[in-house]
Amino acid sequence: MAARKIHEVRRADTTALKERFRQFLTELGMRMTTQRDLIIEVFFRAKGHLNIDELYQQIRQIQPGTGYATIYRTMKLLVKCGLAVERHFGDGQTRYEHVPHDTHHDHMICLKCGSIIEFFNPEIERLQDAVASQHHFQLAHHRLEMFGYCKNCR
Amino acid sequence: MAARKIHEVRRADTTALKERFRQFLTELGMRMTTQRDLIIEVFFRAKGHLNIDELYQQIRQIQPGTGYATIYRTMKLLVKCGLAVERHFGDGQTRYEHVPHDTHHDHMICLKCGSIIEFFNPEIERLQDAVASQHHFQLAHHRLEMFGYCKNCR
DNA sequence: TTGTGTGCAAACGATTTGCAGTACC
DNA sequence: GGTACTGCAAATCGTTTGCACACAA
Repeated sequence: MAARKIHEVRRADTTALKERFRQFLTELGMRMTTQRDLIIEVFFRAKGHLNIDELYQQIRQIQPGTGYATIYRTMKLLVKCGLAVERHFGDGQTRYEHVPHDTHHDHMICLKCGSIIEFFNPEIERLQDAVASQHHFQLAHHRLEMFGYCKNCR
Repeated sequence: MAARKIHEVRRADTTALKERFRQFLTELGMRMTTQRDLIIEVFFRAKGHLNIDELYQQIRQIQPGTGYATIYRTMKLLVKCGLAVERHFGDGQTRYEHVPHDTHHDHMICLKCGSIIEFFNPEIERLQDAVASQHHFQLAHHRLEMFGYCKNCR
């Protein structure tokens, strides 16, 4: 029951993402294709940071004819569309990560009008983890508050 | 007078950095060389994020015989030594930035013993600036506190 | 039907590496 | 004096691109 629910939520998410991508493509006079559809499917079903080769391997199991170039080209589009982010560790390869839509977020606080802008930056999150582990620190939670002046008050 | 003082501080800094690097090399059974010395000199005198080619151009003006490979190899060593950090923007090139030793820092706080670890992560700082400007937010200051368990308490 | 997308292979460009000579310690 | 370092050029490897054919709109 619970598993089924999760599955449904997942499916819905992927569909919405595809719709958003299709819209993005249309605006640029581009087309949705079976390859792009499949790449989104595989990318968003997978966990963690995938490099092109990992995507390629998984995609070739479903559509053996797919080429590297298509995956490269599609991932660039997903980044441009805002559905994925590039990540560089130190191994010379580009890795891709979902843009998460989690509940956790940090805050920007306007010193003049007091308005609060919520944001979430996966790269900052990752770096916090990295810093913690460098110091052998077991991270429980964190708080990042950025103070300044919002668009209207600056 | 003030300028002179700054100059002295700068010189002292570079010397200290070289000493630190020499020590690092010695520990690994490696040697300081005129090339490495010069690369440090140029790198730490320069501002901002330099790519290999920019370093190469500057270094060739002083020591025309220097090769690309040496610069690549030395910058990797500086990173390993903790004096430089790699930075990837999106242009396919690696850029290098000094590890700053500023006064600003953030905190990790142990929930058990209350000990505080200060840290400074230039990448987090940069990302905060990026997030702020994405939201047209003029950043004044920030506070990053990470809570968890220190090495001894975890 | 009309482009736009794809797969392939070749091209590209940043980085690494093998090697013979050089220079630190 | 022995060994690590350098410069050069070739090799490597991730990524991009040109082109002829395929397919979405």
